[in-house]
Amino acid sequence: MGRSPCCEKAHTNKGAWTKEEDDRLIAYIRAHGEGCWRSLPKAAGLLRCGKSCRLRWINYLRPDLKRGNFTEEEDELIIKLHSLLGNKWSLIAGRLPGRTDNEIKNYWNTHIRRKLMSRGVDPVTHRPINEQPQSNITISFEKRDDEDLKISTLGETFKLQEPQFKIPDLNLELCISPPFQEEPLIKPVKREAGLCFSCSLGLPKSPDCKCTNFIGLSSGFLDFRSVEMK
DNA sequence: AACTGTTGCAACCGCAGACCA
DNA sequence: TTGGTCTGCGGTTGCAACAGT
Repeated sequence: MGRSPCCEKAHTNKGAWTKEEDDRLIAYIRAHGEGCWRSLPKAAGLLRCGKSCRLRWINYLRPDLKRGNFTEEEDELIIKLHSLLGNKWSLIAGRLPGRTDNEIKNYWNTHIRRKLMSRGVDPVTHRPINEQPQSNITISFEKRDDEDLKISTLGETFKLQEPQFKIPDLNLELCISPPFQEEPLIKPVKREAGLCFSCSLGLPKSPDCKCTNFIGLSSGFLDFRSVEMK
């Protein structure tokens, strides 16, 4: 059966965008807003496919984009988020205001990969390069009525005593919370329960941090409850 | 100055999931 | 329920700019 092409390829431009095309796209979106990418090129008088217009807008023309070099804080945040989320660039971008998934993906492949390699860290697994390869990692949970919850992984068993640690349900259906917040990324976010954003990523504690039940990255555990994903 | 190799990034491609009739 | 369409995502490619010889 096959899918119909997203546009009439014979009559569309490809390759780098010209200033005039950019101006047309910006003017159209300012007047009509984003969306309906398929019909946008024709309506805007552009000989481009809708996907191309969307990409150009999202990755380059959007007014809220932060151009320029990544900061050291952004670097570390990307590394942390990548260790949690893998190549989910759009989710990672959601945590970095003004950055796009494409930009972060490129930055990862050109800079951060090399940076991690030079530190002796495998950019895929985030584990030391010379470490014995782990064919798979099993995390097992054990809870009996009269005992504390035990979590076993990598040959070690950790005992979690109630009521300090309660994991009523192991919900692996991850979800991401609203991506962008105006507060600085490192500033702890006060929550009624759970962890501040810094602790959830294993970043250094700030003086305001009140978190006490952090099972941090250093101990080998990730608290997925605090990195809400969709 | 000319050539070659490398790097960085914008843009493209194909796929999967959401949505709708 | 099914099939068509649209949108968004992640991997990959192409090319200009730069560095090295």
